[in-house]
Amino acid sequence: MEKDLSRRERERLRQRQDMLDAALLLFSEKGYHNVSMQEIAEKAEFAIGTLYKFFQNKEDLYKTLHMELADKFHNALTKAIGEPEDEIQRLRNYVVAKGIVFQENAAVIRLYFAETRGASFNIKSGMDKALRERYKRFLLKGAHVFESGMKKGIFQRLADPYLLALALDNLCNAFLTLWLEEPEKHPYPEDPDEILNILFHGLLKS
Amino acid sequence: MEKDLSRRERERLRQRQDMLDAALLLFSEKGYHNVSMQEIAEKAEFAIGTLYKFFQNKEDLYKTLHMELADKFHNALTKAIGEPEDEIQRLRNYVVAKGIVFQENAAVIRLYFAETRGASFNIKSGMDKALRERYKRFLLKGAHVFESGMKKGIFQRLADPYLLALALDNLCNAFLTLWLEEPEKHPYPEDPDEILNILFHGLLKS
DNA sequence: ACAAAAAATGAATGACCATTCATAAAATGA
DNA sequence: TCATTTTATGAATGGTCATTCATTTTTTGT
Repeated sequence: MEKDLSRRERERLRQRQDMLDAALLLFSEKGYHNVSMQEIAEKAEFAIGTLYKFFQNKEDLYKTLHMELADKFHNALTKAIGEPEDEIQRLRNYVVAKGIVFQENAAVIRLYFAETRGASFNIKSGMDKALRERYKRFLLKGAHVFESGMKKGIFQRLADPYLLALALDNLCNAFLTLWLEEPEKHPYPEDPDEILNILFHGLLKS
Repeated sequence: MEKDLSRRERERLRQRQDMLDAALLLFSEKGYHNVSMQEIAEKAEFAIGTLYKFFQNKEDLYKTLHMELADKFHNALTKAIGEPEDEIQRLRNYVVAKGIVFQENAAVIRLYFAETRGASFNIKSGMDKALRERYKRFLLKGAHVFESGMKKGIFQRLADPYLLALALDNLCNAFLTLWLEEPEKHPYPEDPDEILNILFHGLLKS
């Protein structure tokens, strides 16, 4: 019954968690700068001063939140890919685990991915939607390329063409992310086939 | 000589562009909320009131900037993938074009990708670097799986294992992004092989 | 060169919000 | 029950900005 924490300590932890939960909800919805400490306090049903008993300041609150979420994700995925099974199965575990943590934390994800471009403006401006629509239309163009290649028999029907277009775009982004961080170590390939071959040639020796 | 714009109009356009340039530099470096109109005005060497002659308010300035950049990118990529060549070549064009716009606009990119997670906190806190390091280590784990599969002869040496790990992660992200936006239309696949097959089986009929 | 029009300026205004701290409420234990 | 300690409260403070607009400077046309 006692879990080595006193009633009071357990109570404090619950309070703290309530605050973090409220903050997460608000941050992920509106973005860091568009949420006031007042708001967080209200949503968590505490006075604002109480918030400051638990967190030094707003940034501390955010960092804590960010860290806890990152840990949660990281642990789930590390565990999944670390299971002592064969390579293919470990990749499967990873793919599945990633799906699960995402789906279980859909609200959260926006804090990671969509925060700025997402919340701070677009909530008001709605402009972001227009851009997303355009990106969608652009992907459709890519999908047509795959589709048409399939019709001609150049490509196999490996997956939905739209997905393939998205996959290729994200593949490029992956390379570019590496390049952004360490340009000399990970130059973006001169030869586009270095990227395309990942899609073109199967990894499995069949 | 006259390009159908008066001296004055051309002058105004240049001014406007100077303002946008200054804003881009600052936004991409520090994030929207951490840049004041005062700062932008100073960097562009105008009085703050002049800024408001050109842009209704801060959000308008940002949206304009965002829109112009998005247009530039979009046009370059659309053109690349639209050239009347065979499918494979069009994909190549796209991959190359994407590399070029990125590299030509490295400063800009952070406005798109890294803004919040990037600037607003991490500039001060440095926490973000720790997270990125951990992500790197995590990818290395994934890379080991690919590496080990290659050693066993299960996988072909298609690409650098680290890149493959990154590619797989981004592939999952692609699926999850779709799912986030339209969960019913694009469910995350039950079967992980739906994702993995894109890597496992080549698109090309060889 | 001069007056009228256009453009540029930046000090002043008002809102917003993080943070503090004097006070009130609750918990403790004798 | 009551005094003491611990915790919670939210009004008050101070700082930061976005935005405005009365004034100054520059341009234009005569």
